[in-house]
Amino acid sequence: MQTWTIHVQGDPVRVHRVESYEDLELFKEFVRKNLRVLAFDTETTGLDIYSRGYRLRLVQFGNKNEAWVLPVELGGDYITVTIQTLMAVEKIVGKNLAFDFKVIDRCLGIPMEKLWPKAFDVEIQAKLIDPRDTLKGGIGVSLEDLVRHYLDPNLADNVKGLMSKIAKEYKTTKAKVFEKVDLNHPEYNIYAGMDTIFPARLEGIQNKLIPASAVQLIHFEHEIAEVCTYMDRGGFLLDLEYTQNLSMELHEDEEKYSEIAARFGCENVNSTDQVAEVLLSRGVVLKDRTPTGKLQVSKTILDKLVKENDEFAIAVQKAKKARKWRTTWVDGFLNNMDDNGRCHASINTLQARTGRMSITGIPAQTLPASDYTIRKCFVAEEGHSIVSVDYKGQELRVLAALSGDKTMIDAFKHDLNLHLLTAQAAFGEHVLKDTKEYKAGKITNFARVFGGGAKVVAEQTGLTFMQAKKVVEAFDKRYPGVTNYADKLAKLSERDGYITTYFGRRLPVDHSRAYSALNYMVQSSSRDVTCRGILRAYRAGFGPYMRLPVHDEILMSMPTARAEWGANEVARHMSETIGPVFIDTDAEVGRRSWGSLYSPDVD
DNA sequence: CAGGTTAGCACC
DNA sequence: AAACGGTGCTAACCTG
Repeated sequence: MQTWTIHVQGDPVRVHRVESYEDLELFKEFVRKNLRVLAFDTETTGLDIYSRGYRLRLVQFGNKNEAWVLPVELGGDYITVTIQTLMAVEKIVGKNLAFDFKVIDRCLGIPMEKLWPKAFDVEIQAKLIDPRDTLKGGIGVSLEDLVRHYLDPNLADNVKGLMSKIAKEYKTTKAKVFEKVDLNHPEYNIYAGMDTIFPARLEGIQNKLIPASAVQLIHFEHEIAEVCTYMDRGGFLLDLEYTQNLSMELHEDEEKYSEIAARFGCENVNSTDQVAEVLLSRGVVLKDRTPTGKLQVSKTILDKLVKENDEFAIAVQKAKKARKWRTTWVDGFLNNMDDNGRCHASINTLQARTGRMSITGIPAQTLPASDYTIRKCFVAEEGHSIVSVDYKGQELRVLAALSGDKTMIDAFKHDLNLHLLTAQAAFGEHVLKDTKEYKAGKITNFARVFGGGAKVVAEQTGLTFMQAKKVVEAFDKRYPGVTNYADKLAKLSERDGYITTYFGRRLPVDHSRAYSALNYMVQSSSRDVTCRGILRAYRAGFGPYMRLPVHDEILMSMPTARAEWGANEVARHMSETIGPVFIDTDAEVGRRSWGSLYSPDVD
C-alpha cells in the first residue's frame, strides 16, 4: 500500500492506494468504521458512459481525513469489495453523483435504484446556495471552484493543473488522458483520492449556508436527479436507416451549395468574414458590427436576400443549414449511439441560474421544431407510440399566478386567449385571431416575460418604435398587476441581491439587470412546476416510459394500446394549481417517430 | 497546437 | 426611461 499525506485547511489528510488483497483487508476495516457515511467518487476512461469500450478505472471512498483508492480496472476482489461497500454504506456523499451512479450501473451492474436512496450530492447543495458559475459572478459549481471558495485556493489550483500536467507527460489532451494515464501514477491516485475528501468536507460547510427557504428543495432535487438518470440510462431508440440516409442527403446538399457559393468567390460559407466580403462586393450594405468590431452577417440580412432570390445568399444559407443539421444533429446521434442503437442524453438537472435543466448528448432543447426531419431520427420502442405531455402556456400562467394580476387570472380561468387579449388592449376590441395585430400581442406577451420593451417588440413585429411602445403601454395598462410585480421583484433584487422563487429557490440577480428578476422568477418557478409534475408521474409508475424532459414537456414512449390512457394519466398527474391559476396540461399521442408530433404525414 | 472565446443559429 | 431571460453545439478565431 502507498500512502500520501496532503494538507487541507491545516489538517494532514491521508490518501491510501490499495495495491494488494492484504491492503483490501485494511480498506474493509476502514469501511467497517465508516458505515454510516462515506464519500465516493470514480475515475473512468471518459465522459461518454454508454460508448463501446468504456471502462471504470478507479473507485475512491473516503471521509474528511482519509481516502482509499481502489484499482477496480484490475477486476477481481477490487470489484467485489467495491460492490459490497456501496451496498453496505448508509449514506453516500459525492459531487455530481448522477455521473458516478450511471458509471457504476453500467460498469459494475449495480442498479442506480439501489444507490439513489442514500445519495447526498454536494453539487446540488452548492447550486442551492449559488447556482452561478464564476463567469457570471458566482462561487462556481465545479469541484475546483468549490474547493477554491470553501477550502483552499492553492489546492484548487493544483487540482486544476493536475490533469493538464499529466496530459503533457503523456503527450496527449486533457480529454484523452483519463484513459491513458497509468493506473499507478502517483498524482492521478492522490487527486482521485482527494475527490472524496473534498466533498466530505464541503458537505458540512455548505450545509449551514443553504437558505432556509431552499432546504426543502434538497430532497426534491435529489429525486429529480434520480429520475433523470433513469432517462439517461434508458436512452432513446434511433431509426438507424433513416438517420444514415439523412446524413448522406445532407452531405450532398452541403457539397452542392458550397460549390455554388465558391463560384461567387466564397470558399468557406462558414466563415462570416468571407461571406461578408462577397456580399460587400455584390453591393450589399452591411453596417451592423459585432461587439469585437467585425461586420455582422445576420440571419435577417441573409433571409432578406434569399427572398429577393439572390443566388449567392441562397447557396450560403442552404450550405450552412445542411452542414449544421448534419454535424450538430444527425451525425451527432450516430456518434452518440450505443451498441443497442440507442442514444443517451445527459440531463443536467440544475444547469441554469434559474435552475432550468440542460440536456446534452441528445440536445433535445435545441432541435429544430419547425420541421419534423431531425426528430424523425428518434422512434418509440417496438409496439409503442410517441407521447408528449406539455403545459398550456406554462410561463404566462405562472406569471398570472405569481403576480396576482386579476385580468390575467380571469383570462386563464375562462380559457380566454391571452395573446388576443393583449392585441385587443393595444389595437381595439375588433382584433381577430391570426392577424398581424394578434401576432404583435403574442410577441409582446413573451417579450414582457423576458423583460423586453418597445425596442424588442418593434424589432420582432416590424412595427415602428412608437407603435411598439403603444402596444407595450397597452400591455402594462391591461395587466397592472404584472407591472407592479415586476417592479416589486426588481426592487427586492436590488435590496438583497437575490430573489426567492415561489418554491423557495434563491436566485441571484445582477444589480445592473434588476429588470430580469421577473423573468428569473417565472422561468425558475416554471421549471419547478415541470419537475414536480414529472415526479408525480414518476411516482405513479410512468418512469419507464419517460424519454426526455424538454422545458415544459415530457416526452415518452408508451405501449400503443394504452398510449391514449397513459398520456391522459400523465397529463393529469402533471397539472398543477398555483393559487388561483390552474396550470393545465395537453396530452398528445403520436405514431412511431418523434417527428410524427410535428407533421400529420409522418409516421 | 490545445484550449478558450466569439459568432451564429437552434430551441422554450 | 428603458431595460430580451435561459440553454447547446459548431466552426472560426484568438491566445499563451
